[in-house]
Amino acid sequence: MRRPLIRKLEKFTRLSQADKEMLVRIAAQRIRRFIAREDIIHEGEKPEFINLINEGWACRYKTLEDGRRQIIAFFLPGDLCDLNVFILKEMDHSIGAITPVAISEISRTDFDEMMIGHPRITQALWWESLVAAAIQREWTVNLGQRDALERMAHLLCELFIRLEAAGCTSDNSCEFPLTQTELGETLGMSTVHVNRTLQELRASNLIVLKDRTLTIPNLQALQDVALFNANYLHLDREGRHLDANEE
Amino acid sequence: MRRPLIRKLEKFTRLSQADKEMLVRIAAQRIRRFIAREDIIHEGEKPEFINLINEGWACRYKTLEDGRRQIIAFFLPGDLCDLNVFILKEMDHSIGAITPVAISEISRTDFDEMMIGHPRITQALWWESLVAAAIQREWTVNLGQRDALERMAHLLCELFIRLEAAGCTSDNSCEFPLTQTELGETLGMSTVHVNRTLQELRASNLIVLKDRTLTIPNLQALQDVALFNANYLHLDREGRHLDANEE
DNA sequence: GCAGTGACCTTACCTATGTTAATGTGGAGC
DNA sequence: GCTCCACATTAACATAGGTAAGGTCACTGC
Repeated sequence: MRRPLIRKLEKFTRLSQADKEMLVRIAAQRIRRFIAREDIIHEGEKPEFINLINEGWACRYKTLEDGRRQIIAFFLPGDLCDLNVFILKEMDHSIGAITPVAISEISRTDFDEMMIGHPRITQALWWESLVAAAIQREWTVNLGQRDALERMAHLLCELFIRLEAAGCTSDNSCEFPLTQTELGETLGMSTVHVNRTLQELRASNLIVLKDRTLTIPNLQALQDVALFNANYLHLDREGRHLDANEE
Repeated sequence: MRRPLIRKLEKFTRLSQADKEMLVRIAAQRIRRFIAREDIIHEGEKPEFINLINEGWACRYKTLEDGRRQIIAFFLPGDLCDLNVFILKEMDHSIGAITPVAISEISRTDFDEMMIGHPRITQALWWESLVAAAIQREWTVNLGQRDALERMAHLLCELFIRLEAAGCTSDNSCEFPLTQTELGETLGMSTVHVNRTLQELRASNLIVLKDRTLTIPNLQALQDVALFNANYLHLDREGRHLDANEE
């Protein structure tokens, strides 16, 4: 069984056996499945749980009154949706499945229990949420400063590297379920232009994208056109604060 | 003395006298001042403190290799920069003063002490950071979906309402120190187009902006052109989770 | 076998916004 | 009063990216 959350958190810190068992236990409780396109939680609802994505892709999105939709974030296997959300009275956006999805709902009490008994997990989860915030910031830069080609290239680099951290790539390929419409809603461009942009990346041999599979023959080359700097993903373990033998 | 943080947190929950004293004490320690345009912390540095803005405006920004700059967030009086940052090894962006700024540096130990002894403050600070994340998401929507006019109008609405929450407005006016260049770097548009857009808002009597002072004669009208919905700022206290008499 | 659907792709045309560069304006220093 | 400088403004022109329309292909249901 794949355990993408554990795999990802270990990019930040080493977890003890007890830590891992705790995470496995949490992830095995309260599992819910959604079909592709189904809403996991909708704007206006009261958030009661932290959602952990076990399998599949989901997204955060927001819709303007006139129907324009913006995808705000992607949730990949091992991603958590908003530590502490239950503090808020209601959701200000929706979360929807892109592919079929399996999530674990983490209750407030389970979360608190984990925070108290497992300082290394606590630390790692804060790291996870700081990285999610950094990703959101990078998206702001992406939308504000990069042109269509750079923007697309940047998104592909980010998703590939995140999937790699969760153990969801093989060699230089990964599953890639997003439609061109969804890419457009993510990057703030029309589907026509998404298509043009993908063609351009293909023509430069920077990507192969076919049958829901993405291959990046030369990641460095793609990063170069994207002005991509992975520092915001904070994936290097050196310099972590809790030592591996502390527990 | 203005205490914008306390004022803002009370939008979320009622604080006890002891809570307020704690916050005043924290804000009085380790004060640093910066002149306009000075960097408070720079990308690549190791974050050691949580910064609290006492006076003035600051911003988060990021620069691409080729010099393009994106402002990612504004910090107004009472805003905190990243709870828990010290978990990260290095900053992935910079924070710079816009006006002259006075900040309080909050150390890890002071922060932990506050977390342990003051559950209502803890709760309120998590709320603060969830709101900051929601603002970042809304900026993603702004850059991705809204056109120049809507985008500008949206930013002005947001800043005005946030300043109001911190007690930094009088009637329907506030200080507004941003230059057109900074607005452009925020909204991903050229200064020329910023200028055109501001002219358009002025011509429609939606704003008066002169001598670093912004007046919004009819906030609802400005919100309407911006497709602005304040729900993401989570400013209404009803439905809070800790009761005022719990402590 | 065929209608219906969703994803992808393409072309032609149009517009919001960028670029460049010139000009205006008000305050700070001398 | 002059010079400098940062900022705002305007105009003329260029272009990235949007819109509208339609076509192909694969798959599903009947």
